[in-house]
Amino acid sequence: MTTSADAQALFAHWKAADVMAPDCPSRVILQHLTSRWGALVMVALAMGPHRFSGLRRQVRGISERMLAQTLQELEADGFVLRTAHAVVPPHVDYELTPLGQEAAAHLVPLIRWIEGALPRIFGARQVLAAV
Amino acid sequence: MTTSADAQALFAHWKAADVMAPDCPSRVILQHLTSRWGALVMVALAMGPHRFSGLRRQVRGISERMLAQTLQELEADGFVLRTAHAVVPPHVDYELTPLGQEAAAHLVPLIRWIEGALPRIFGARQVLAAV
DNA sequence: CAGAATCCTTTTTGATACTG
DNA sequence: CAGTATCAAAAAGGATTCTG
Repeated sequence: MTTSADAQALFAHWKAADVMAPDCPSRVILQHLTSRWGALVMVALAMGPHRFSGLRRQVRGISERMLAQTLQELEADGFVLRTAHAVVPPHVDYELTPLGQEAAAHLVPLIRWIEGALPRIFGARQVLAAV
Repeated sequence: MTTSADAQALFAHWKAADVMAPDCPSRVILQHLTSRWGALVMVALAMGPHRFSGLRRQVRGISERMLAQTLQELEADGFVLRTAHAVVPPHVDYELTPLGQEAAAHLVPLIRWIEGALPRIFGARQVLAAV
C-alpha cells in the first residue's frame, strides 16, 4: 500500500504538479483513483452513501480486505467521508466528500463511455495469440 | 497480462456492459486504460504521435518492458495505431485512433483535475501512521 | 456488522542482457 | 532504434480466522 505519509512528505516542496514526473505526488493520487477497485468504489459511492456490506454487494468480486483498504486510502485522500454510528451491531456509512464528487465527475463518464464503447472495442479488436 | 482473447471470448454473450459485474469485459478495458502506465501513455499520445523512445522520455520512469507491454495492450484494444517504417535503424510511430481519442478525452481531464486539485487534497489530508 | 490480523498465492514490475 | 527474453524482487490480492 502506498502510504499517505510518503506522498505527504514529497508534496512539501512541489511547485507545479506533473504526472509525467516520476515522483510527483499526483501519481499516487492517480493510482488510488484508478486502481483496480478504487475507481469502482468511487463510482458506486457516486450513486449515494453506502454501508460497508452494501458496497461489497455493489462492487461485485471485491474482498473485505480490499474494500477496507481501498476505503481507507480514499478517506485519507479526502475523497470519502466515513461516519461510524456508535451502535451494536456496528453501522458505518461511507459517502463522497465534495472533493470526491469532483473526482467522481470524471470517473463516472469514463466508465460509462467504456461500457458504451465496448461493442466498438471488441468489434474491431485484433486478437493476439494468448501468451 | 490480461490477454485480449480472454475478454474476446467473454464478450460474445454479453448484453449490457456493467463494470460492477465481476466478469464483464469492461473491467478488462478499464484496467488497460487506468493501469499504472496505461493512463499516462494515453495522455502522452493525446498530445500527438510519438516514437517508442519519445514516449519513454515523456512518460518518465517507465521501463522498456512496461512501455512495450502497455502499447501492445492499447493497440489490441484499438486505442493506439502502430506504424512501423521499414528502415534501418527501425522507426515506429504510435498515435491514437479515433476510439483512442475518445478515451483520452476522458482521461486527460481526470489527470488535469488531479494535478490541479493536489493542493486541496494534501491540504486537508489526514495523515495515517505508516503501516 | 465492520472490520483487523495472518498467511499464502498470484501478478506486476524492474534490471539486465541480448537481437534484427 | 525498437524491441524481446530471462530472472528476481516487490506488490497486490484472496482466503481464512478472529473480535468488539
